[in-house]
Amino acid sequence: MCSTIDSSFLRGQGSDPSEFPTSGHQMNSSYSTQNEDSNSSSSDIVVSKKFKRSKEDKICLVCGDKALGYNFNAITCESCKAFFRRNALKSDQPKCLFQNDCLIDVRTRRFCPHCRLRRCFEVGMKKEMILDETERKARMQKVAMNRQMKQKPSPGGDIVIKQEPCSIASEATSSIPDTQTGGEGQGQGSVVCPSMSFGNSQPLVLPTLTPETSSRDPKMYRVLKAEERLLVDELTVAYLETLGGYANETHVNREESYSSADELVNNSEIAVRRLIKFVKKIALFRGMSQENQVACLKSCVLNALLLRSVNFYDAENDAWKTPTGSIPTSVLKRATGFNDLHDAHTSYCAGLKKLTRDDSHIMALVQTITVFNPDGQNLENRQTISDIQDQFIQLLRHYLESEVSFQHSQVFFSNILQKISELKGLGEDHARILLQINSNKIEPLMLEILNLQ
DNA sequence: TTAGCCTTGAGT
DNA sequence: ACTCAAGGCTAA
Repeated sequence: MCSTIDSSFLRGQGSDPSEFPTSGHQMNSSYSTQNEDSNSSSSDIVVSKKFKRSKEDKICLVCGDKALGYNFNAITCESCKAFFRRNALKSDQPKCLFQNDCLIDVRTRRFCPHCRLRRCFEVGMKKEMILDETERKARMQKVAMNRQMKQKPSPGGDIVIKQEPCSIASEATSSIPDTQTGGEGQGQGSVVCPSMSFGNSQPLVLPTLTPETSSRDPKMYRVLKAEERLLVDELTVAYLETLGGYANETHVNREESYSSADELVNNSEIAVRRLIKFVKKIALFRGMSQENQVACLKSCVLNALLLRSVNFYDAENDAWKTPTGSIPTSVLKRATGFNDLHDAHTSYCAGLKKLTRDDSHIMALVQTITVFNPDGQNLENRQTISDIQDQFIQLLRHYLESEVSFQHSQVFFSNILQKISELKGLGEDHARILLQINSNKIEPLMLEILNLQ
């Protein structure tokens, strides 16, 4: 029934081994250094798994010093790890003063950075695993938030937060393991709009969290409960780490890449992975049965991708931002022929963008509300989904009341709900178009998740 | 700049 | 509770 989704993605198997986590940072220790696409030029350098796993005698593959474990996909010592982190992403690499074959050992490793770095790549170290700016910021924000939460009692005074670090990610046993979403750079796209899956072409700026509510008049503004504040912040971080961000994307996003609609559908796979990563971070999602999770995911996927595309629409130029430049809507119209659909889509994006003013907190909440769609097909327990959705709708309302005052939040809130309900129609229009696409040309995952089989 | 130690989040 | 693998910090 849902073989592709749950076996390949929800169970985290079958993903391209060349993909690496871009923000999970957690390298599975069973991951082999003998990757198919490893940069290793000499297989003798790459030590077998058996050797690597031995408790003692771990040797840095770069310099031979004592190693503690894997660093950026190879067993190395602390110093080579730090060296790689400092140097692998530099564009102007130092040149070797000799024959590009300097001996690298504990004593000589600092003599020639060029050969040391070359050696790092040879043994399989991956620069893709060094967190980029966005990921580092998200990580730091998460750390800061947890630190703050550990120290600070709630504003109400009577509620002591004893929240697990990052509860939305840590609560409940995951029934959806990681999908190894690294390597997302290759060919992102969307159903009919490339930006449904692209990250922002600008460096992601993490939001400044809400100013101290204590400085506001509590008669005019809601003071969020500590757990509400925590949940909003966590959803926002989760959102920025997945749907709201992008990492190391080296796309092939030239206009000619969008010559047909089925290519666009296939290119949406990465966006779907990001969506899966996002929902996995929501404890209430993880608490649902596997069947409900899959059904829930399938019923929200189109709407969620459409919603995400709001981030990438450039209303001024009527174009879609991609990391490699802009693609005008006109190009997409020409490529797909779905003019009305594009008009509806761009109008929706422009409207929502204006409404939310790019507030990541609001977007995170709206995305979450969209995920729990009680109207979806084949849902085992609609009432549960509806109840969960209600909780997030209430959270959105409270958040707005804490941000724009009780007075202004009424209209604001109903306008946002209106946009959420409009999504349904837009999603259905897209779904109709998808049915016209020749399913033979669509990748299995997308067939599965978009119900095109 | 290097390299060692520390903190942290995530997975088991 | 423990391990792993990220990034941060800082003395040398």
